[in-house]
Amino acid sequence: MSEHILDELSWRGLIAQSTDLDALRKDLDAGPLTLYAGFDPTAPSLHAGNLVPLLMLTRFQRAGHRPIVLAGGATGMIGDPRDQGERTLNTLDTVAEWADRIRGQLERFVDFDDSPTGAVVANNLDWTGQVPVLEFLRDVGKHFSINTMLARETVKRRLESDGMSYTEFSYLLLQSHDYLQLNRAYGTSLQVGGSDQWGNILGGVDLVRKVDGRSVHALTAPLVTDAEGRKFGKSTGGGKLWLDPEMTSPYAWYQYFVNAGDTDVVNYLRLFSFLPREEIEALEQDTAERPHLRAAQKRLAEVFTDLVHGEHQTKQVIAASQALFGRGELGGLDLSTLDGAMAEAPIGEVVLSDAPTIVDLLVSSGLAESRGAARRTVKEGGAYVNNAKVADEEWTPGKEDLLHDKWLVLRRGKRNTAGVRVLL
RNA sequence: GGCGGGUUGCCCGAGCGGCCAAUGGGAGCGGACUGUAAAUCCGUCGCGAAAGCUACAGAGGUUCGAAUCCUCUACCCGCCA
Repeated sequence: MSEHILDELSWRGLIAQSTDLDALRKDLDAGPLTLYAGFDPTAPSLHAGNLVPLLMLTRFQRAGHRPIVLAGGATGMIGDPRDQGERTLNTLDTVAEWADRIRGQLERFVDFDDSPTGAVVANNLDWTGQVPVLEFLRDVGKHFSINTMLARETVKRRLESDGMSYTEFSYLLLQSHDYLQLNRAYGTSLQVGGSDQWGNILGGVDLVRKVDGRSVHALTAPLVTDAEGRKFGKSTGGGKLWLDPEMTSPYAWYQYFVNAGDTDVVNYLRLFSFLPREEIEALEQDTAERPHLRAAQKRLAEVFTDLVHGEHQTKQVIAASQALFGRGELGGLDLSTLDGAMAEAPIGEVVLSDAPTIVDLLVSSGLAESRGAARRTVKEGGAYVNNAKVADEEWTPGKEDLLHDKWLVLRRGKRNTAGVRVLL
């Protein structure tokens, strides 16, 4: 008999808050339990942070339970209150489109089959969209105490700063109502989510008990932060790490995790991978004893890229990373390896007879946002062509600089590389 | 509906007629150290080679000159109804 799912979640550090864990354990042991997590379409794609609760569903499914992935087509139209202030509403079309795209992403992380543990996909717009407002206010609203709602942390902070609309204030009711509906339709008796969802989840637990007299569970995972307590995904050059390969390339995804800090990498392995405890502990030891090898970072980047982008893509980006960051002379790379690496990296294109300068190259490859920024990079000593530093802003590549007569490998700083395809 | 306050660069936030492309902090970026790590230190941080251009919610206006004053519009907030 393998380890109990709750014990696994516990050593992975995936349990932040919960209702009665012993009661939950009993229910889990009694047979397949149905659980859900919801994902609001606040962007056209899920991001890395969303994967913690999503993978939690996967973990439960592997442990013999039935996951429901919920796309928040309805809740996404309202907006969960956040500290930064009132959200701007997106149009119905936008929300619908995003919900659709997110649903597609959600489906990839759970298995669908006819067994009792086969996953279910739902969209809360399906039951919320039709509810008459009077019915909602009487049947759902009546069970919520304004006093309690006002006491919630986010609400309190918002009331102290820029206030909150009734729309966002109502969010709790919608999410709670989801839990009630999913409990009735599927017997769902556990909702998981990030710890920022704790209040919303408890709202559902209370509602199910008040309305139907049933006792259901809640479980949250900690929000992912780095060792500094900063929100996860901040150090990506600004943006979030999106699952959509058009928004964050698999190469960039891999590079982000291969660069994870020593103090974060083991934690990320626990949260984002399915690696067994022994392997993670071995990697933890490696990090402590031989940090410069960065074995844990490499493993993390590999398995996490595999999980999100698939085995094929992962092989490509690993090969590309090795080629571009390897010790060896770039000139020693054979053409197909180089072509493969260039296919993964950001890429630019110039014509040799135009006599492009290093500044042109940096801009064309996207390594620099503007000519001014490119010039600055050169001035600061951060520009490299084929691993050789270029300090002269007027430097122009010659035919002899081309690798296999068509490529230049550009680098800005230590870890940003790109390719430039040179047309003669 | 009435009265008052607000909207500044990626974020926070100063500026309240010229010296403002706009103080400060954070983030970001480059360098040193190292391990494609962290911390630290140094530098940098609208676009442009420059002239100059674009920017302080949007549109007009006053002025030699506006982020700063006026008018209207949009959005946000507070109090009153």
